[in-house]
Order: sequence, then C-alpha cells, then structure tokens
Amino acid sequence: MEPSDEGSAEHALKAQRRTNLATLRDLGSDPFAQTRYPVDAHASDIATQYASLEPDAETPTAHHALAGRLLALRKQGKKVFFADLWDRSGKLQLYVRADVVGDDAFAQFDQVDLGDIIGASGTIFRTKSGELTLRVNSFAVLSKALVPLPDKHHGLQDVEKRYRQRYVDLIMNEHVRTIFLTRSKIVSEMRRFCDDRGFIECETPTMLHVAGGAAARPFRTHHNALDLNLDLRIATELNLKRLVVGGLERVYEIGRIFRNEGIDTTHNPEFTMLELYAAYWSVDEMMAFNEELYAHLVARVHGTETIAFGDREISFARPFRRVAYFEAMKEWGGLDRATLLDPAGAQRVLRDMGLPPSQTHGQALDKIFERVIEPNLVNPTFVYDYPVLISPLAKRKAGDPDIVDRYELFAANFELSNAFTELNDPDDQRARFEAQMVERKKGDDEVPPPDWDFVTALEYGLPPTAGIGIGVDRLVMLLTNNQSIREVILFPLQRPVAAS
RNA sequence: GCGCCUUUAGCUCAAUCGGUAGAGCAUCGGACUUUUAAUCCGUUGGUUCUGGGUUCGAGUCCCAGAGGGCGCACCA
Repeated sequence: MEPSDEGSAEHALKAQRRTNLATLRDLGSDPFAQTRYPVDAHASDIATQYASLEPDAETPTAHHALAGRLLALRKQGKKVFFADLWDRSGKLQLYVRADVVGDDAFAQFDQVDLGDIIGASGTIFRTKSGELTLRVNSFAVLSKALVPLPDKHHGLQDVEKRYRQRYVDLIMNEHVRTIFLTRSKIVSEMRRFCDDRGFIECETPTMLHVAGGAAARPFRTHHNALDLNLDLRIATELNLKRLVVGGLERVYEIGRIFRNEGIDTTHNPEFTMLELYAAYWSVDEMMAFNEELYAHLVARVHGTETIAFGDREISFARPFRRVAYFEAMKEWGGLDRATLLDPAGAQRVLRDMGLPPSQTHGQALDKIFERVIEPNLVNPTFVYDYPVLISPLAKRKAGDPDIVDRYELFAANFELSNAFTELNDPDDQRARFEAQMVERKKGDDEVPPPDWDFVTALEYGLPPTAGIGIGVDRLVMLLTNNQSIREVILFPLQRPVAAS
C-alpha cells in the first residue's frame, strides 16, 4: 500500500476493500488463490439462447457458468443481491439469494465490492421487468479490485487518465472497447483479404543499420554486445522489395513504424502500416485491389457503403473517383503544370497564397497540394500521376519523364494510402540516392542515408512491381469515426508524470 | 516550437464581483426478498496540479513551472 495517500479519501476507500478482502479470507475464500473457473457461457450467448424467454417465466433446468467483472450491485433487504456481471461479450444480471446459495456463501457475497471479478453459475430466468438474469446457485470471488472504480454512470471522462490507464477506460467505457474490437476486426479482415489473394505475410526487422524507404527522422537505439548503433525502421519498404527480388513475388507486412516527429491528432511516434508489394502488377491493378479492399472493409465493419465521419457522410460506393494530379491542381487551384514543375513557379504560387517559401521544390508542391486539393477530397478519391520530384522511389511513367506511376487515395480530407510502380532500375535508384545525399548534406535530416545494399538487390533484378502503403491507424479512425489517432491506439505515448 | 483552453473529493461536475469549498455517484451505517442510473434515511471524504506574488482575505487575480486537450507550425 502506498503510504503517501494515508488520510485521504482514496486511502479510506482502499482500506475498506482491504478489510473486505481480509474478511473474505477469514470466511474461507481467498480470491487471489483461485486458479481457474469453468466458464461455459458468455453474456451474449445467454442473450441469444434465451431471447424468447417470457418475463417471469419458469426457470429452465440448464445450468450456465459465467465469469466477469461486477460493475453494479443492488442489495435488496438482508437476503438478496442483484448485480451486473460484465464479460467480454456484454452484461448479464445476477440474482443472488441467501436461501439459494446458503447463508455462508451469502456472507461472502456481502464482502464483494464493485469491480471484483466473479464466477457464477446457475439457471436463467427473466424478471418480471424483463431482464434476463442468472439465478446464482454458486459463485466464487476470482479476483478482488483493491481500488475504487470511476462513477458508474459517467464512466471515466478525463482524457489524460483514459490514455494513461487505458485498462480503466476499457473497464468503464463500452464504446472504447468497441473501438478496439473494431480495430482488431479491421486488421484481421485486411490480413485475410491479402492472404486470400496469394500474398505472404512477412516480418522484417524493426532495428536497422539504415532506416530508409521514407523521409523521416528515426529513433536511435544501441546494441550493447555488438556496440552498434541502430535505427528503428521508418518504413518496411526496402526490405519487402528485397523479398520480391528474392522471388516471394507477393508480400505484405502489417508492422509498427517509428518516426521521431511531432505528436498531434493524426501522428503518433509509433504507428501501424500495411505495406504490400505485388510483382508484375501495374499501378492500375493496385488501384483496383485498393478499391476492393476498402469497400470490403467498410462493408464488413459497417454493413453499409456510407459512413459518418464527424459531421460528414462518406460514401464508399464503387467506383471511387479518379483524378490526375495536375488536373486536380488545374480544377481546384487554377494552377498549370508548367508553373508547378518550375521551382520558382511553385514558390511564386506559395507566395500568392500568402504562405512562406518552402525549403525545397517538393515541399512547396506538397504544401500547395494540402491547401488546394485535400480540402476537396471527402469521398474516397484516387489522385494519380504524381510528379517525380516528390516520388523518389517510384518508376517514371512511360512517355512522360516528369510523372511517375503513382497514386494516393484520400478520404475525409486525409491520405489513406499511397501506391506506385516501384523503381527497379538500379542505376536510376543509385542516382536518386546520390541526389538525396546532397539534400542530406544541406542539412535536411529527414532525408535518409542511402542504402547501397538495396541498390545491389536491384542489380540482381526486381521484377516490375506495384507497392502500396496503408496507414492502419488512420483507416481505423475513419471507420470508427474518431478524430484523434490516440483514440484508436491502445497506449498512445504520454509524457511521464512528474516524480513526486 | 508558438497560441488558446484546461487541471477542485475515488469518479462526474458546481462554487456569482476576491469573502466559511458544495452536489450527485461511490464508501460506511440503517430500511427494503424481482432490482436495474434501484429507492428512502443518515455518514465519511479536500495539498482546489506545483511553487512564488498581490491582498485583511485567493479555487478565483498576477508570475513561473508541470500534465493534458485543441489549433498552428512541422510531418510525402
């Protein structure tokens, strides 16, 4: 017990629970000595099985054993308790009578606190007010909550506490449980969708000598035995493409990515990305795959084509809208290709929009895109034919040296996926790495150092390959209608609480 | 990094112009053998985030700091 809270109200609440624990032990029942409980039903099964049971109906003879956490207790006189037992599937009411469980057991139940983990078995009936209820014949206290729970009606609202103590959030807030159940479903559906199409799930290292495949500052770590500095990966791209060189042809990884950058409502330092590569696919085939995947996920999660996100409605009806990068710039910004492809021209556009100049031509284009095009992309839209200067790993489009075979999918005004035909010419790749070295020397520490072994891999021959990256967290945000990435990450990074 | 907002009982929230810090839930005691945000009666519970300052007097005003939220900047 922490001595620091002695005398506080919290201390008194904890002390009471300790007293109840001691009393339970005196009565011959030690919650923390339990090793198992023969659970044979869950609340939702009971609800389904007895859906047609009439109110005040005769008690069936079948016995059921459930276990879960008590989140409500209603004592009725000296000999009866009602309680709400929550398991992973939902809630079932318990009805505990002294004349059924016996006086000794009832005395034990009198020591039960809100939040305790209980196993209970008995028969099902429906009360006259219509609530499906377990008439408890026997029960066991399986674990004791030694700290008080938040308000049963308001739950836990304090955002900071919800993130720091997600377990309390999950106990108290059913909608939070639902978010993470949905997340799990989304990820498993993604995995199945890929598996069904012959893709092989791979696990590539998170600790790398060279963290490449994206532009971001990495986290640094150190291997003691080898006395070796390592970076955490900022993408899985380069290693997955090595696997395609190796002949695996269709590979994917749903992996944690680490980027040492700012934190906001759409960025967490570690996040989850699906990267997938298909040898011999064009970017158009990838677009079709992408469209089918998202339509599938929306259908499986929502059962409809249209979802609510904030105050907007987003329709995933196929086909998704398709618009070329420079057409979009023309349509929504009145900007023409020649101006944007000219470094001075792009900076001039920024200035006309009242924005400060960007460090590089590429950053200028991205800023213009963010202001001019993204606000228009509510329903899912493929933007394709990106300029090469913001696509260092993509292959040039045939017949147009300024454009690459690439698209990004947007919805709800943010990027959902990014796909392109992978650059497989080792000489071109080497030249782009060399160009990046120049940028890096100029002080842009988000440009990764070159990965020369990757060039070697390309020299062995990468087949024509299309690749895609999907931000899983943002997709979950979209499909669960959450505006903050922290709401879809179980344990978002928080500063430590100050040492007392 | 900058700006705005925020931090009061275990939880959810009040507290008027700067004047004794309250309520509901939870706890504890009592009544109640089909309750369900149970109800009814009573009860306990406070470093008002931290440290300074102004003032006769600070939860409230000022300064500094910490945590959190949102926005901007950054971020293919």
